Amino acid sequence: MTQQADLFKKLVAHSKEYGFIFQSSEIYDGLAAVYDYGPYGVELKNNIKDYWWAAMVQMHDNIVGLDSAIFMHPKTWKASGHVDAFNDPLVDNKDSKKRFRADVLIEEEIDKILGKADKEVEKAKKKFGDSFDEALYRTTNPRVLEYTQKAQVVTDRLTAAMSNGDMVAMKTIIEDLDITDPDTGSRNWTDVRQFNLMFNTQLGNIAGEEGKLYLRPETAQGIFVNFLNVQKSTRQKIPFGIAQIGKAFRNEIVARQFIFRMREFEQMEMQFFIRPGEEMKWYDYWKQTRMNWHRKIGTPESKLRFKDHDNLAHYANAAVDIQYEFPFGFKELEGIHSRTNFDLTSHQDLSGKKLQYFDPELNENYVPYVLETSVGVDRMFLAMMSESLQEETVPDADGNDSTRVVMKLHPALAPIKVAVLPLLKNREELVKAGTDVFNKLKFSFQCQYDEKDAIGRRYRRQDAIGTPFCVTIDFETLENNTVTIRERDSLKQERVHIDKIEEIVRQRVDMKTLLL
RNA sequence: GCGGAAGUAGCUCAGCUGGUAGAGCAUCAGCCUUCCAAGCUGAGGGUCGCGGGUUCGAAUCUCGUCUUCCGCUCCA
Repeated sequence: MTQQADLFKKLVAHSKEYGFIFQSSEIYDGLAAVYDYGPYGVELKNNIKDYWWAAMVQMHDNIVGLDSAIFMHPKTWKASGHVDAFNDPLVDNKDSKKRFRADVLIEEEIDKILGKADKEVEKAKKKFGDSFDEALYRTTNPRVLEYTQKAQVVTDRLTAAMSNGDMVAMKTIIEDLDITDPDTGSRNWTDVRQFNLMFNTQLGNIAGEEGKLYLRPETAQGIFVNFLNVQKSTRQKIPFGIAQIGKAFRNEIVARQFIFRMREFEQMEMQFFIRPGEEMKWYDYWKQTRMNWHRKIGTPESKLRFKDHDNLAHYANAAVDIQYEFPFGFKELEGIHSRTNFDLTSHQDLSGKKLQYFDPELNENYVPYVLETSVGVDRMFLAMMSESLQEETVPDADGNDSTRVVMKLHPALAPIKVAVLPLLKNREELVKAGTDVFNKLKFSFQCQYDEKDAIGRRYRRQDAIGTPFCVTIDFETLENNTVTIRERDSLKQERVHIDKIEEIVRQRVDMKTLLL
């Protein structure tokens, strides 16, 4: 565990030092759980997105792309259930340090009170035997009435407090009822606080509820509301999918573990529209397809696993996570959810617009079922970083052991594909030849030219950012137009003609190798 | 949000009981150098996270705050 923690620390430090990830607004002490991607980070991130897009959209003739806006009509989030379900009143017990949902605590207390009433009824039932009239007893017995009335009063207060969002009233209820921590019996509560996981902002200058807008907490809804637009404009037939990559925002209570849980994050989502009743077939299909995608990029099988959801979300009838073993344990990388027709039906009901598909084969209209795959881009990025960052012992110039830090990223994901390095910088001919090679290669790949420091140091610098190939220009280049091309992982060098470089590099960095 | 730990140069860290900041690596310039973190010379870079307090004097003591990590908690 310490070794793992150590690895994670190194990863965070490496990310900053080599320009992959910076903390947001660092000069102002940073902004919690918000991060920026540096020059190499953005390249790696773009490559991850390209790989996903190619695998999903380019390789499936029945999946098309979409880029919907972050702002959506507020009713969208009412329909999706986010307005209600993303809103929790929470309270902490200061002694036990445990956190509870205030409304749940109060509801449990109401159940307790009603339980007392039931007990009275049970006692009376035993006493009076067959002649017992339960309904009459419940409406007349003073003690039972006292309990039921008390429960009713509390229920009304709770309902009022919840619908008004009155957190002070919630606290008062907890105090009035002498609610204690279920485990420790402590009554030492903090104030009740409302946690809305959606960020909101204002549209134009309109204040209040009228102009209230949310930053989307997921990209999926942009796909659902455009379902018919896309289907009609591209003449799709079910089954078909809509893919989207975009930012989403959640005001997480605890956002931690570097870029694993951020308040602003990016998702790669695909909603696959299918016939009702076929969801389990597609659920299995996408489980396997998505798992293969992760394996293809070089993530070892031992570090990937499926994890079924114990509690299903309100919209799902089956859900599984693909987890990756991060330095801090197995955590979710991607979710695959059978979302039923919950979202489309809900939007149809609230908007009054039909969101149905006419299936010519069945000769009937229906609201399609939806199978969702959703990858966190940032989590994928973190997984790739954790997987590829390694320390190795290699011989130095004198044959002694030296440590090299190398990022063994899949060549298709590497930020820089080729580095062009003239052996010496004080020989004009070498510099000239190097510049020529660089200027040629830059049309095909993300390249870097470097002439500073000894050649060994430059190799290590490229290793640290995961560059798969280093092309070195030496004196032989000047004679016969050949260069050495050094491979990152094996450290092997091969002498090839200048005209061959592009082909050799392309073979390894092309996405095509991942899509087959 | 609670508890624990930490925050000093780009990175890793030193700075003893208060006396106004240092190392290694990195960066930049020049010289040298014919393949895996070489050498020489020189240079730049720090309001010691931020803000109060104590003190003649605070990186050091104290309070608050922000950020990060770990544990709880939460998690669509």
